[in-house]
Amino acid sequence: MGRPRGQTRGRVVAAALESLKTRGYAGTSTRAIAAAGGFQPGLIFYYFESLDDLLLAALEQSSTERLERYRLAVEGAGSAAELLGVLRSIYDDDVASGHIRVVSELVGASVSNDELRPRVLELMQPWLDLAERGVQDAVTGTPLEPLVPVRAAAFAVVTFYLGANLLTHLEGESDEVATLLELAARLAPALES
Amino acid sequence: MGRPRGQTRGRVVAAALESLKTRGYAGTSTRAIAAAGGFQPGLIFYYFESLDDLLLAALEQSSTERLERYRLAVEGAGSAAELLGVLRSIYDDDVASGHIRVVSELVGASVSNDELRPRVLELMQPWLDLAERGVQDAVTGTPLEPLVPVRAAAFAVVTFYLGANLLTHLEGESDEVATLLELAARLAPALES
Amino acid sequence: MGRPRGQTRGRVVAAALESLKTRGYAGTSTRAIAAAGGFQPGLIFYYFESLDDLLLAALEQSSTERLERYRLAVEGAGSAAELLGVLRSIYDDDVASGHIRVVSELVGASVSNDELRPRVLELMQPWLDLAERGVQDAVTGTPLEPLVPVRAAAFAVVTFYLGANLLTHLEGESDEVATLLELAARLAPALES
Amino acid sequence: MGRPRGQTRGRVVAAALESLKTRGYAGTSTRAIAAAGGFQPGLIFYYFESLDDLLLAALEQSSTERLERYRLAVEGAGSAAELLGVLRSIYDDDVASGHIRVVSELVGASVSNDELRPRVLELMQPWLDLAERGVQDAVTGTPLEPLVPVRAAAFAVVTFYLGANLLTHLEGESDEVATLLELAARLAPALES
DNA sequence: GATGAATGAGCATTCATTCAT
DNA sequence: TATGAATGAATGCTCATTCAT
Repeated sequence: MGRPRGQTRGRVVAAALESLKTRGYAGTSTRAIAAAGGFQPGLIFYYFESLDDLLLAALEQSSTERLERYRLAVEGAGSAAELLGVLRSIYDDDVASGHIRVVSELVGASVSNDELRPRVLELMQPWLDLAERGVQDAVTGTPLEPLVPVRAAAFAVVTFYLGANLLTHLEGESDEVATLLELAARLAPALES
Repeated sequence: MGRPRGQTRGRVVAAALESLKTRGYAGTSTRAIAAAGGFQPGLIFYYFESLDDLLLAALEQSSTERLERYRLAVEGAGSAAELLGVLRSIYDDDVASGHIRVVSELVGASVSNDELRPRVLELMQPWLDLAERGVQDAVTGTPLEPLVPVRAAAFAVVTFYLGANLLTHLEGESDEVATLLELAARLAPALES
Repeated sequence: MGRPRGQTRGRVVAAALESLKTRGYAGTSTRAIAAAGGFQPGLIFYYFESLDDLLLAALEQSSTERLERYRLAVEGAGSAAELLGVLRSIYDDDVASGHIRVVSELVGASVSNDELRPRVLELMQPWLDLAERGVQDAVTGTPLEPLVPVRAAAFAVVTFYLGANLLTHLEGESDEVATLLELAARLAPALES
Repeated sequence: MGRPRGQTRGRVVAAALESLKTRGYAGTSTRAIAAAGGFQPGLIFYYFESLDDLLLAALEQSSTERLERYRLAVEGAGSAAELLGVLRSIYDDDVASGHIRVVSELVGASVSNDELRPRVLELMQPWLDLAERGVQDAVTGTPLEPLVPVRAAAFAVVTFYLGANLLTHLEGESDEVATLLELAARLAPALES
């Protein structure tokens, strides 16, 4: 009782993330989170209005951290090929850390949850924006520039990313994402000319 | 009540599909299905071992019907551009009929359900095979043939398809899928040369 | 399992009445009712949409039975004095059987419950109607007839009845209601002349 | 925070009254009171041993203020008719100010609460005493004097008052109380002779 | 083949209350 | 004096599933 402000709230979010990673959305009940964090279920409602609110806060935290890393990569990349290479290493990190699972779980759950859906979508918006910038940068000054509809291509990138999350998850271990990113890196120079 | 054999089982599957389309996975309880079909919840367990079993049977039925149409399209297509055109019209049909929603809901749910996941994946396998054949056909005899890893590309196609389902659902109405298929159709001839 | 139709529903209502009588409204939780009736709490929701629905069904049953007895008394009474005498003996019965407590509990609870209030009121309506008839009968043909606003007097009767329920309950044992009914019986002939 | 002694306690009581008036007994949780008063729920337990204690203190305050007004009216009234007229105007005030609701809510709640009941009753005692005095004054020196059992009649008055609170609340807007007080005022002179 | 009664475990949420600070 | 973190028990309700009929 009486811990410093904000610290416990963080513990609750961390426990929610932990539970999402290890038990998935369906297994992440208030009791599961409480057990993961070593507190009472009621504490969740001291800091959040509902379980969904907590889960979205967890997704947002996870998303914000990762977005920053991706943004730096996009901005620092000199060429499309280089960009693709950096993307792949970050993606590997995210799979390893479990962040990918959090996104997958909540995107998956949002499909059939009318309250979750718009709020998950909102958290996906910055990713669409970032993808748009990345596509724009990769295309500007190349012969592809007039051909590519930038927003739609950004949509394709995120779409592929989400789909890959799902399928990777479904297939367990698989190298297809890696293979494809490598293929894209190999094709990139050709397309630019 | 003396109905012909197998007919009632069909009614149960149809009710499950109906419920998946109108209420989503989360809303598809045994009671919801029973209400949709006008029978008692207990009936489900006369024909299926569990609710998941019924839902997978529904997905399989929906999937099998649609797979057939896609297969005919893939086999009948003379060129990549033509193929993409046909794909788009089928995709539109599937969205309209609600079949897409059934896939989305169950793929989404499978993400956080350890029993569902491998069984949904299994039902996705024929789609990967079909996509592989389509990619192979489109690529054979073109300069791309030595460059494209066919299985990985098929993975990309299905990945994109699932991701599009998710995002389309998340965004409500959107034309990005159409825009992208059109773009692909436009780029296809260029890539082939 | 599989008891005859309607019998178990009756058991559930009886358990709710039992609980209202012995534990009051505040103590009548789904678990308390289930314990009283020897079944699982979930059973309540097989027969009723909500706990309130069950409680109102219990009140209605209790109310309907008693209303019939009061109606017969009102219709059979030859004079105001006789009517008051009969009323008192029924009232005593109702106190003894616990029916009074059920009414008191739910009227009391309805005061601060926006969903309960209109539905309890609705169940009180037949009592107002009966009281109106009783007052009308008692007054017709006497010099009081032009003076007494019948509906308002009926309101007074029910009002007094409910108030007496509350106060009797508050005071534990008390003879004031009896005293007052006797007084009224004594005054009645005088007023009529 | 260095406020004058007793002032904060008053704020807590005022917040409890406010909540009882606007949200009723069922809606008056510690959090609701705290929100109404702009303080933390824990503060309640600094000044009161339990929530019930606070609520009873609120009722007592409300009751004491009003009792004084009624007492002056009873003592100043020259005749039964005059008394009834004054009563009605005070009653209207009390309805308008919300004091009536506080009484109704707590009397209603006390019905099913074994700890509340005797304490609410205790707070009703001065009202029975006052009613007794009023009845005595009204009857002394009239032919009714030997007929009326004063204590029982006082009981009837309070009983009617509480019942009217309940029913008025149940019915929403209604003029029956007014109608009845007017009727009583009209009948009073006749009875006295 | 099909019904419908019943179970038992689970759920998110709310509550009065405590207590270190 | 007052805060705000935290508890632990209780609440109404939903669920997939079973099974006698």
